[in-house]
Amino acid sequence: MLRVRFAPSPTGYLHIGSARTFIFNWLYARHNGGTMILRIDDTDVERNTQTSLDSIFDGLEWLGLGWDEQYRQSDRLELHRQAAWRLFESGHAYRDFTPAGGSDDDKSREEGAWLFNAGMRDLTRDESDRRAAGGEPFVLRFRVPRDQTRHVAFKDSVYREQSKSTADIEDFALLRSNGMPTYHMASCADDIDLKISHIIRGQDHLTNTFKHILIFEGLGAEPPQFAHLPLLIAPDGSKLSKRKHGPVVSVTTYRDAGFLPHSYVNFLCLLGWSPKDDREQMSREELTGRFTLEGINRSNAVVNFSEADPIDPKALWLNSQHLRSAPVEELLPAVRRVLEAAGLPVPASGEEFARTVDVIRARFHTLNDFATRGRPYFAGDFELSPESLAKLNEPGARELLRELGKRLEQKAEFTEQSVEAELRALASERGVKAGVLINGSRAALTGQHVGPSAFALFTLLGRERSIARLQKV
RNA sequence: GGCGCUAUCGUCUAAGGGUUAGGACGAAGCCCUCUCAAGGCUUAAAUACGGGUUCGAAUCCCGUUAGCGCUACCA
Repeated sequence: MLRVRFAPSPTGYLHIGSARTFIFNWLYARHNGGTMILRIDDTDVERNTQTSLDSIFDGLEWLGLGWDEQYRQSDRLELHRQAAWRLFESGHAYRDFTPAGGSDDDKSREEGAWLFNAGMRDLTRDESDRRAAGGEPFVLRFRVPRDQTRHVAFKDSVYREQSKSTADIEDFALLRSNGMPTYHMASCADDIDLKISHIIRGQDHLTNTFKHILIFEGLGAEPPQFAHLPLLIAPDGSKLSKRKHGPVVSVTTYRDAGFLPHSYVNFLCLLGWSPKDDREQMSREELTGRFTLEGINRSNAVVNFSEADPIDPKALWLNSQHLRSAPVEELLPAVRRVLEAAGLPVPASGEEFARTVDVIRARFHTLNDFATRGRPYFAGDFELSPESLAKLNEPGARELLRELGKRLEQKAEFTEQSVEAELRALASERGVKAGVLINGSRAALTGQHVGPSAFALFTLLGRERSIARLQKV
């Protein structure tokens, strides 16, 4: 049974890199009919916050992919501690009584002194027990083999064969002096207990994996298959951080910018993974069907944002593609929410609403555009752009538009064809170019000089509103 | 410093010994057109550097450089 997990720690918002890791795990599970597990790695009590946990769930829920099982490490501390002490009993770990925050001067880096604190590793079991019984604080460390150097090796599904000498692996901590398990300990103990078969995570864990292999072996467990993902980085090559790069690193930014969840998922998938053909816009089913670990590449991917524009242009393009190709009905609830949030009235008729959305979405890039550029389609109060004002200020334009309004009032029919016929008739009758009336109409009806076909505008707004807006110029 | 990883247009990527090094975003231009989008066509734009191996290297090997990661009682 294939089982994967996404294990965020609640020390910040949901980072877009984490979101991508979640997505790749999800895709791998779904592609192979496996189980997706969400595990909250909250063993660092100092840094965990409820706010962070909430925002992670917010982000994951927005992505809309879901998961099958959910765990929280803080509920499983006993399991981690037991695993740690099993390592101690079997000689794979020892107590280190060195006071916290020890020396980190350059001298300690020489001659392998950084590998472990001298003396502590060789304490006899009796003395170790005696000092512990005396209440002396200690951290439990993994006893990395030193007698003879050997190579810890594994085959990463993305980075291929990996190997590292034990001479380059320090005696890492398993249990803190406050008794809390460290990330390495808790993570491995849980991966074993939860029967995780594949660990798909960021490349920043690639070198940690050697330590994890040691833990798995020490516990007599078969290590899972590993697949490390290239990292998402900033245009200057540095890693994405909230402090340095601001909101671009948080998935909620894209939600608030009016992205469709799926299009953002699609975008993230294209960073560090390729279906190997030229497909870019893909549905969830297509993504699931095509996703393989072989398609993941090894170099970090730049999220192409700038100070002027925090959104990657390709993400925006992809969003516009999904926006205009999705079935309209699927868009309606999201558009409704955006309009309501902006305090705009939402048309009662679902059909009329759907038609309006369908026509105007072709020019929009985000959901938020419906409330901004789309305002004239839903509300009567809207600004006239300078360009549209210029169209109205063409000689005779206002009078012609009012006349058009008058004539349309008399017309029995009110369709794109009938409006166009009337407009063109008026234009030739007065010897003006039809464009004056066409562009003037668009300006009068929407306050904009750009947008859908002017004739479509009339039917979208309806007879009443159209004529009223023509008369008002 | 030590160890590990990576290097194709500005960005995301394809090609994994033989291609005019392909596609997409973005940029520029043209077509279409009632405007703006969309769409179609076109253009500019890349194998980090130096050595090998080979008839032939973006592709394999070595070195250099650069970037990233780990080197915490963070994850």
